Amino acid sequence: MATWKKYKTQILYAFSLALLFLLLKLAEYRLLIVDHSLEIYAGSIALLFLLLGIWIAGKIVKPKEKISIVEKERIVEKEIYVTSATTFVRNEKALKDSEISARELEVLELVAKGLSNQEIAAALFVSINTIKTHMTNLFVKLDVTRRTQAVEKAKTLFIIP
Amino acid sequence: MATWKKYKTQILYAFSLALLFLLLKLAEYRLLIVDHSLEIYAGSIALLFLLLGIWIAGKIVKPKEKISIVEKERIVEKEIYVTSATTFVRNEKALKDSEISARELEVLELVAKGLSNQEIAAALFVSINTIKTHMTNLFVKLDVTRRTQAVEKAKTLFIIP
DNA sequence: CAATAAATCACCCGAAAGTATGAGTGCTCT
DNA sequence: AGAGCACTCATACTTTCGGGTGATTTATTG
Repeated sequence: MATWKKYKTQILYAFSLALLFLLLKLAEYRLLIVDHSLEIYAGSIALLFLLLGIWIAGKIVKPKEKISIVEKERIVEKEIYVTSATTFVRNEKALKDSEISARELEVLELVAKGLSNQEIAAALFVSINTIKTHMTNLFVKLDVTRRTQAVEKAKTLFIIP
Repeated sequence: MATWKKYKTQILYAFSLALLFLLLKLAEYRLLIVDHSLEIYAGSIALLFLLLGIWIAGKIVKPKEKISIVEKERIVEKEIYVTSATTFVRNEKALKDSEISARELEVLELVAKGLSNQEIAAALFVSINTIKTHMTNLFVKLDVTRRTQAVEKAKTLFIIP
């Protein structure tokens, strides 16, 4: 499963390539039997492959995802465009530079979810005082004074999604 | 120069495609001595328009932007992918459904920026008590109890960027 | 082994945030 | 003209946050 996802793009390209050849051969085959004019043949190929190109690029660049939303008091599944940039890649450099520790990052992520210190403490099985200490350290390391600012800044630094 | 880097992936794939065609033609040439001029012509057109399609789609879907970052104590310009989804489009339906008023939305946006109630009050030239009222109403309408949650939820609903 | 860093916890205190409730003003729409 | 709504402000009270300070334990590393 992981392998498929990993090489999705490549496989897609390869498949498109195979399809391309197939279509070309098909077009040629029809040309041999019914002698159409060369212009129509070339034009068809041009159009076909133009569309194919757009399709391929679109497919690679814009994977779709299903989400569930509430519409008119009903839960409806809808497909939305999720660009490839949506897959969050943590800025490891920024993380290192900020000197935020692993535990602090955990706390930061929960803060970003909107949890209170008490809730975070419960989630991580530690005292609320510990969370407070982590928060204080985070504020210093992110150079902010409020949790909302911390979340905002961490997001712009791509430390959290 | 920027153009080359911009479409590196696409061009690379296209080049591989061309090479593949070339190899195929070479192989065919060695096996059967037939006139392949038409095939080459069609193949060229196909390739050309495939590339054109990919190029067009890429142009539409993947604008890149330059950002300045600090790397090894030096300011370096880097190109990052900015998907078209980056241009925020407010979910007007969600906004209407939530019944959040214009003023409340203003407050919400400032909260998302990490401002305190006092700062928001100053920014909007109103009393801090007014902001508190707005916040209370926002919490009800967004079905949350904390400002961090409000921001988080509003973002998932695409009410704010 | 000593030094350093991370993670843990505690206590105090003031500031900020959030809750509950009530109320006045101005605009719109029927 | 009255109902409804958005916006405004206030008071009182509770809870949470954030700053300051100090302390212990456990790894890691020079």
